[in-house]
Amino acid sequence: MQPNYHPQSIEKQAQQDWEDCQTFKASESSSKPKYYCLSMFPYPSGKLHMGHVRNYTIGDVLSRYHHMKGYNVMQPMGWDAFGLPAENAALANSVPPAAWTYSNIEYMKQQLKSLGLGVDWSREIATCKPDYYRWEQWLFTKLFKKGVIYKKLATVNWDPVDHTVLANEQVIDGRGWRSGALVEKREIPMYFFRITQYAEQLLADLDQLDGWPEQVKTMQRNWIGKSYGVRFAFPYVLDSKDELLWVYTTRADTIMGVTFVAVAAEHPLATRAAQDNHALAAFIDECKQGGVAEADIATMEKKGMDTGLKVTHPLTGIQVPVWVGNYVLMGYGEGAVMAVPAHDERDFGFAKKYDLPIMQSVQVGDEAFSDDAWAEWYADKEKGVCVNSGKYDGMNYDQAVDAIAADLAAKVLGDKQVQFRLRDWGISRQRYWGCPIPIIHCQNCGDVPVPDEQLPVKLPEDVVPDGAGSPLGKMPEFYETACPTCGGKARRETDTMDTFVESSWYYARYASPQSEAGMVDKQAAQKWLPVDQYIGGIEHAILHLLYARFFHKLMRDEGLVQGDEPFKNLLTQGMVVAPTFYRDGAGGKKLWINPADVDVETDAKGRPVGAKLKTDGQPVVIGGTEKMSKSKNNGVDPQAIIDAYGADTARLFTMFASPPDQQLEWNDSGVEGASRFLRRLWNFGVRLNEGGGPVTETHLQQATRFEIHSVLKQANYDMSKHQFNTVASAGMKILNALERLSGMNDPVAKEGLSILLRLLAPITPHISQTLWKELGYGDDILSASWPEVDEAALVQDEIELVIQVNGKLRGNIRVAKDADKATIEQLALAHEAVQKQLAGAAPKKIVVVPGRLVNVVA
RNA sequence: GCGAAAGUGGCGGAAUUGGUAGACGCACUGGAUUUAGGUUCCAGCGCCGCAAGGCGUGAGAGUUCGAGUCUCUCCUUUCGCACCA
Repeated sequence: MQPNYHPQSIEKQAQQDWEDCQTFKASESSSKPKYYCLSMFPYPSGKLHMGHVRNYTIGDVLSRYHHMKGYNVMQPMGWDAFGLPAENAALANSVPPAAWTYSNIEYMKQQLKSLGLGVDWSREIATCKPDYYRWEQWLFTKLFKKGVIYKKLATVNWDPVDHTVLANEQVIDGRGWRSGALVEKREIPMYFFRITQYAEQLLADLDQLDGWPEQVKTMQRNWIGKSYGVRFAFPYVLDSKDELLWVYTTRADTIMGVTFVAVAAEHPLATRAAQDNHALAAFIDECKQGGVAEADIATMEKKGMDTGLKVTHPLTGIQVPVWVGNYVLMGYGEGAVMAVPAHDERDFGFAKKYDLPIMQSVQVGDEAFSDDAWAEWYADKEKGVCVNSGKYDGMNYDQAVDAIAADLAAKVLGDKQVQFRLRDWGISRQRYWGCPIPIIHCQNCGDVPVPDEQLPVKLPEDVVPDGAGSPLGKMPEFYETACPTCGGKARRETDTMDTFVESSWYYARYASPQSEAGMVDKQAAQKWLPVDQYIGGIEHAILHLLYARFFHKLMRDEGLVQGDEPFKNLLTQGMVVAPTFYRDGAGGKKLWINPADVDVETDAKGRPVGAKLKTDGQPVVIGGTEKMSKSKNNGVDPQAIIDAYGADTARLFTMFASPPDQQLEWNDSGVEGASRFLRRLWNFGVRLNEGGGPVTETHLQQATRFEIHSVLKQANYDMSKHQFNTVASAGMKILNALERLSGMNDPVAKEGLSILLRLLAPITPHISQTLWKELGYGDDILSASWPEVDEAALVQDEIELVIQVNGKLRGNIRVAKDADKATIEQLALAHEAVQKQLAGAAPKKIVVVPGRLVNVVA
């Protein structure tokens, strides 16, 4: 046994042993219960970052823990390999995205292996490989034929200089990131998944997901946004024709307070009105400036202009004006909204700005309504009662909505309607590095799906995009083709799919990653699905998780998988953050300095007082603690940590520093602390191996066993709650207790280390396995059983009770473990501190909490 | 703007059910060993105070014998918002 802890050599050896024994190859034939543990697969951006280390360590801890608990574990890994960064790298370095992606995968795979993850690498997949995406194309054609996929116009960010569509991320302050040109909204045809058809199921099935955080389910519910309201129309006459302007509202009870209607800039009514109104046409053009991101639209200044057109209120017959509003979105509902300034804060602000009438139709309590200033209660739906509303006066919300919907229905101008906030999923991207959409456009036959025998539509891999338009659109050798139906000349679709599509079904492909017979092998899918534990960043709480749930239902309806939901349990991990440091550079620009290059100075009490750059000794400014990023230069390279301290230290620190679902603050001296603990653990193993030392007194042995088993009891509970930070801390407590023993021949020392090594095996697998083997506990710690609590060690004759007076701690007493209430009360009253507090008065009340405390109320 | 979370010592965090606030670790202080420095070991360490004692879980109220934990109001920070992944 090596006298000193050398992580590099023991980790290499342990990893080699696991590979030789194929320890992590998931068995299809095992009779043990299966446990499918999945971490969100990485985008191959170049090298591992701390978020990856954290994500995959959590997954590996759970995998190894379940392995020891007797499960047949499957932990796969792969690459979410299509995406925008590869095209950006191509622009910067003139490398084809494919070559860049494949070399990143190779490097990052080796990095993942150095972390010692128990991954079944035989199941590795990369979404950019034709043998993966061909099945995506296959499903696309089936869904297209079924009508689940359809084509319609959608709004995108258009860069008028680069003549290209921009992602929201590429629009900075309303301008294109490369050209600097003002971005415009433009409508183009796109393919859509009819996810709204599954809205009801996606909402209802959330109730099946007991193993998901409540917060994520709430976010999904709100995103789907089921609402009960009324869809109704304002009749009007235009160009001598009778027309209807439809709107939707959840506040039909306020309908008598409507003073105008607002429509989106793209609304046909607005387009028509602008034909003979130059000012309005100019305003509509102005509305089309800027990007499509909802957060930007929702926070920008509300602007509007009168179209000059009037529509008729369907219940009162009053004429109300139609305005164009930049805050009305064409993609939502009808692209038009009724405006009730008296009961909607946004409408109120708009009415004040443009001097439009405000008409109260609902009242709450006995406060006076004033159209000078907004008050929260104007919008109170729960308590409101109709006023100034004719026949609806005195009705509450439910009564008014019923009556109004009935009256509208009688006029065939509207009715109650359930609506969802969720919109259909547009998946067309005018980009190169993605899965080609398998459609052929024929002048005679229309949009024809590519027949199965012609799949996959392969993406050429030797292309270097130039940032102007879609590369595939410039490649006749790609798009020139024949129509599968009529054989005539046709054009292949040059758009690719949203990369969210690949990540929506990869979990199912892992069950049978090499299957050439189908998207998934039904038997394999039946064996492994659903995923028992899914782990990934909270930032995916809505989009990715919703799309994957949707895809599972699509695949279920195709008979490919069983069950309604793909992920049984979900753990959303927090971000990794680090301190930032900077100096002020020219033009007020901050020059960010990496924490690794800075020394922080503290005062005598350990409070930070300043920081200096290591290279020149001059001061730098301490910024806030922020998410690790390139822009703030506060990223810590995990490879440097693994090289310097070993994977076990990196894993231990990551697990110990905070609970998995909260943010993790990187701290170099914390890493030192983790490393120090592992050295102490190794040294203890060496001492135990040598044996000797004076015999430990019996009562200390008993106390140590009590400590070890009570810590273990808590640790087992924490493990079941996925609170790995306190499991790591339990390991430290056990080692502290063991180090107090004097004799190394004690059975307690041997038993204690055996428990400690098994408890730590999921978190620090290399050192645990090596010590387990070296000290003769066994060959393979993973096949050892999980440590169980010996309840006999926890039995105590005497226990300590806390004495409180009026809820404040005043002392302690020791009593027999089965002492009765009267004895305890007597002892408490006799306590010196209690007598002092009572000062001779009789207590009003005595509360005894068995096993815990006595509270004397004076 | 809308939706969802989180605020506890100098720092990361702990405290199943309302029951000893600060476990475990980092930093810091003193000491021992060694000494060029580091490593290692021992002790101390919420704040105010000489002490007795008092005050303390973002702020303010409330319920309770007892509140970090429950209720209400507010403040701050973080995440998501449909073409980043």
